[in-house]
Amino acid sequence: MLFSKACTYAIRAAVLAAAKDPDGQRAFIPIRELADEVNVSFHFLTKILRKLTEANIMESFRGPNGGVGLIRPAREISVIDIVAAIDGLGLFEGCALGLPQCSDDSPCPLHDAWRKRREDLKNMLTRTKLADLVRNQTRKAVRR
Amino acid sequence: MLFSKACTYAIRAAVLAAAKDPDGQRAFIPIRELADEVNVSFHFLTKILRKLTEANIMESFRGPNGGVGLIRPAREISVIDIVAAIDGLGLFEGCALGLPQCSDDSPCPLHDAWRKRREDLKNMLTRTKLADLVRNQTRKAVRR
DNA sequence: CCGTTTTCGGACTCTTTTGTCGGGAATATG
DNA sequence: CATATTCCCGACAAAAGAGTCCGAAAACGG
Repeated sequence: MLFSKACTYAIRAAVLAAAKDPDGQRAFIPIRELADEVNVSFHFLTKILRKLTEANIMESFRGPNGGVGLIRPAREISVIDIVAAIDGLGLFEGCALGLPQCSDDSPCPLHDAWRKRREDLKNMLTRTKLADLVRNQTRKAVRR
Repeated sequence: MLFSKACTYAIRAAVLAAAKDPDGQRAFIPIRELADEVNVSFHFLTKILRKLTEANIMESFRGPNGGVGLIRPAREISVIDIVAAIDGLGLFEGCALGLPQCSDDSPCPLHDAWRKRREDLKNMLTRTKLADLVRNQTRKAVRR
């Protein structure tokens, strides 16, 4: 898989949060509600989303009417931000064959072909904002 | 990581085997020798390469002067063949967000952008033959 | 036939990822 | 202040990935 499961849950939950707070008016959405729609256990999603709050992507509030919400407007949050917070950026940095000393100077056999594509992939994920994902999502397709 | 560690070891070992048998004259190379150069334990590489023989990519021979070797010439073996044998092709088939019902009909938010890139990646790995990797490898860069 | 070499095959351990659970802290409402 | 709600946090369990190890089987050379 390209992303870890935790990362895909995080992206789906963030997209849902963005969709549920269209005007950026800071409505806090209970994690339980997001978990139901992402179809992952409440506790597990809680653990994952804590990383997003630690990374200053979301903020949270306890108690009745509490929940989580995006700190910045959805059009300012890139998919890569979430990937970086959950999986890290190792995918876009390393050699495809896992060779430590592979570099532009002494490239491994796949070096150039992979570098081009991983940069393109990273650019795509940087360009793509949560707002874009909200826009072209069908409600159905975000649920499992 | 794009590939599992086992998969990167398999690719590196296969490239080495191709390099050591340039004329396709079916020299059997001891796994121990490959393991030293790939810098992975002999036993672990043995386990991995068995999958390549099961997949009819390599053949093996026991006893003195035994070892493993590519069944077909290196120019006829694609990198994707090895990836398929070790990691499977799940990376190139699934939805980037892990949504089971995501399809061309009801695409998830990342569907089109990812499909384009994963197909390009798959094509690249299909076009790239072991012989290509042998050609532009520096000996140094295949070792760890 | 015997000993050596080398793959085969499975059992086993260690680590990471995935997932579950329960108690505590914060917040709102009455 | 009491209670209900909701996130925080750490302990734990299960599954998968990574890696080790050992005995058995095949092949060769004397």
